Amino acid sequence: MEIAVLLRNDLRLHDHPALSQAVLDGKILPVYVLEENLGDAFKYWTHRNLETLQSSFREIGGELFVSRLPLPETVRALQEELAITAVYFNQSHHPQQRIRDEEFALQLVGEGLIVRIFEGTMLLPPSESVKGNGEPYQVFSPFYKQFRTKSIPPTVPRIREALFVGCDLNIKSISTDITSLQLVPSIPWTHGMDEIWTPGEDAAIERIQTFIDEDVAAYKITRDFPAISGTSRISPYLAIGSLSVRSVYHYTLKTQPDVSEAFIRQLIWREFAYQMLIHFPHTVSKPLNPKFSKFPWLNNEEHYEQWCLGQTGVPLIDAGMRELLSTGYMHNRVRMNVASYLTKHLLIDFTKGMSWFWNKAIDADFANNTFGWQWTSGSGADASPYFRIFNPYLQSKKFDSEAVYIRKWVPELRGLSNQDIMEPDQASSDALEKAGVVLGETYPRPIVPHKAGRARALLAYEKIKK
DNA sequence: TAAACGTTCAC
DNA sequence: TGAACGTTT
Repeated sequence: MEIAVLLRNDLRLHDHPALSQAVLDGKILPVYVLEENLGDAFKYWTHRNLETLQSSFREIGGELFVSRLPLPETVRALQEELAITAVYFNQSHHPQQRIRDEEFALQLVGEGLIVRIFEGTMLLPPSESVKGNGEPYQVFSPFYKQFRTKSIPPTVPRIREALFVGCDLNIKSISTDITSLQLVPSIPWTHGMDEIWTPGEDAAIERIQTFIDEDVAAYKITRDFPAISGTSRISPYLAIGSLSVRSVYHYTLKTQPDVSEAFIRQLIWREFAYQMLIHFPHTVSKPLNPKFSKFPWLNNEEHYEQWCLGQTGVPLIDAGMRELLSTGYMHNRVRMNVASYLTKHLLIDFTKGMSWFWNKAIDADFANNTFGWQWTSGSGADASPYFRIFNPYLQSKKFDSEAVYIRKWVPELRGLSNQDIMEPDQASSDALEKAGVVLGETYPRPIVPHKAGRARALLAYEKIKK
């Protein structure tokens, strides 16, 4: 049997259910299919991960086939040119892709092709995580509790050898090379990403093993401090699928069963985000809580731009936004703060934040991004109540008490004391002068003072409360 | 995965 | 005066 294995955000040879079954069933043709509307940073990350995946296939005597066509056209062309008789792939949970895939699969089956769909993204297929009455969970704690009682399917072995369908035939009409997909931005802004992130599954596995072996026990405490590398930093690998979440789960519980629950809990938050997207696909653009459709957003364009570029005049917020822009990543503690600041202090629609992160985050994941923004804005499932408004100055004091994170990303304030650097507009003119800071010139004044911003946000919330 | 604000109580 | 705690937003 000649099997096309369609690859998307699952660029790995380890624990790849579709590939692994295909290798047992016949000759394989691994095919990368570019989907539409990927974010800019994620495109670049995809490019780099495709390169490492290509070398992995070459090491075992094969070749990654890169298609220039959309998924249905790709399969059609492979059918005609290479007499493919089967198509295997890991299911996409992107609402539109999933519907298209299911319809197309039915068509192909109707024509006599063998189509097999696997779960390669989630710990459990989403159908298994529903309440007793069949309804989806919308509160995390009970979801987590029942999830933890389930056994997660074991991983499948890494592909080490396979029979490949010869693809050097007359199929230039379909195939292209990685570079021609044009995933690398023409104006380069990716230098900071290159410095921080190593693509590929070997790097991904090394990262998670180091974290689990050395850091997971302290995670519960250290994860809150953005200047410490206390988090796993595996999100970019999970997003492109160069790391399998089941591998992470099993490795963690096998090697550190007694000290890893806080981390496991985060993997289950991811699972929760996916099942919310699956059951409530409208949340990609509309608030989950319908009350929020009447929310009086201000949507000031200039303020939005200041937020995007890290020029709000609030050091912690600016540090985070600059970290994102430079590295494609932002520490989770700071993500919560910048999201709170955008939606509450600035009263800017959470979908604007969603789209900035979609384009700038190297770990852009459709489910996580959607869920996270719904949650922080107060609209989402099990959301923090709207009145949970972060005080960015208090957050700096609690979680970056030595201002190490702020100094790293807001260098123009480095000369200020730990106290002044967190809130430079409250520093004495003497202190500012000594540090070479001129408010409004070398560093902006805050767009909105904290107290006034908080009061304004609460007032806006009153309007949709009924 | 919050913060503000009021009250109480110990100095 | 200021922790400490409970309640409100």
